[in-house]
Amino acid sequence: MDTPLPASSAIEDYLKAVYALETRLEGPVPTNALADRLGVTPGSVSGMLRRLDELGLAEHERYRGVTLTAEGRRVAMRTLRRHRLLELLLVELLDVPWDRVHGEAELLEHVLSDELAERIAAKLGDPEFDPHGDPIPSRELDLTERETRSLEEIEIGETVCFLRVSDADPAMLRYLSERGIVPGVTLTVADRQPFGGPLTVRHAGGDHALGGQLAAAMRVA
Amino acid sequence: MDTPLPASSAIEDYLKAVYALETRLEGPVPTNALADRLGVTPGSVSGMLRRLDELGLAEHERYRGVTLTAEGRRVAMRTLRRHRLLELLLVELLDVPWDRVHGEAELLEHVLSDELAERIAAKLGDPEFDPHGDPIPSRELDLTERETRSLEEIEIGETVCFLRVSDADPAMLRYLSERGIVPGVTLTVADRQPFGGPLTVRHAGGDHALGGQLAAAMRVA
DNA sequence: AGGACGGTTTAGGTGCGCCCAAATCCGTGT
DNA sequence: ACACGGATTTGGGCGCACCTAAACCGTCCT
Repeated sequence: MDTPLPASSAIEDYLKAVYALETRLEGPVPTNALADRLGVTPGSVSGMLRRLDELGLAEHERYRGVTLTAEGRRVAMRTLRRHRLLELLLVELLDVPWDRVHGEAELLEHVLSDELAERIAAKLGDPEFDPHGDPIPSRELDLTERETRSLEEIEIGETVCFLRVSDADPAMLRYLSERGIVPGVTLTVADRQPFGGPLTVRHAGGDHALGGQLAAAMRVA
Repeated sequence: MDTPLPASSAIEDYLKAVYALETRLEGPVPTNALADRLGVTPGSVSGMLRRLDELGLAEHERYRGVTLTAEGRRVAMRTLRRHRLLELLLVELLDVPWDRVHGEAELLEHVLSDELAERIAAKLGDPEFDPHGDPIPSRELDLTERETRSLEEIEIGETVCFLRVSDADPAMLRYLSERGIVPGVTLTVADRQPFGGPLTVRHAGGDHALGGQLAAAMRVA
């Protein structure tokens, strides 16, 4: 059993969501969290979780939450790999702006053959990170997360490397890219206001004020 | 009304099929021809035709056949444009072999945003033909077919330009590409057997025997 | 004109993925 | 210990796209 993993788009989306919440939440993922993330009603989630359980992709304990099985995690990883490879492809080869690739990849990831995915990976030189700095699972579907800190918690005067930011909010991404702040650049924290206030970073000679939410979403090292 | 054309994958597939059969058959397309081409039962086609009629994408006269409306043709053209742009993209930028791009594009074409499609077109230099020599509808969704003859009907001694071949049969495409016979090359008919027998063409110094079905599928000028 | 036959449509059913509303569970606070 | 309230599940429906089987239409042939 190494290749019986074709799944519907909906199933792939659920597995991706469970995976994402599992890593953020530690422990079984509650139904409502999934419903929120996927933009469907809790009732719909309940029904799908039953199916995922029957398919052996997740273990769902009633009223407790859901956990991925090894097989479910593989499907999630495969989808994540496709997603991130596509994002990089769109940015590198097709000049799609940074902030638009996520939605596009979200659709394409479900209709990509294994063969094409690997061809894309080869063309891109077997990349390890997507344009937002998110790690791309290996061909063997292993994923290693990097240690990062939130930009929020960096002290004044510290100089750090901007590693990663969520791909979910196009407005944030546009704001950052307009200022040349993309994963890989070096930032120095020049000033910092408490209580979600703005944080000032110096980069390539210019100063930029970053709102609390933005700073919280940015991961650095 | 210039942009209200989001349609399901199934609808797009039906419209593409109706368009293809309309040009080959002249006149309303019979239900069974569609069922054959789409690999579904006539009953399913009947149901879908009713929907296409209601949506204003096709006109279906009971027991007579179906014809595309202007709007239906536009959707078909849009899908065809995406399909052929994708085929070219896969061959040119991702080194996917000629004979595999069709199936891949068949899936991707339904989940491509307008924006991405146009970005691909731009990257490829607004191409006019796909890798099989099929014309790509313009951005305005106009399509101009070239005059072609079947290779079958070429006399011995004539020299012609290979223009186009159906993308539907991977085995045929592999056979041709292995011999360097791709759209654009010049062929000289060296010999010709009647009754679907082989046809010998000379190309770049070598002779190749092409079976009757193959010769019939190849379009030249 | 009368049938027979092929092409077509209708009728009834399935699975997926979603919705809403009602019932149920469970932790918490009193 | 119990009831309250939020989280969760169940039940009943809907639309899409497909299926099979049976009824239907129309044409061509006798």
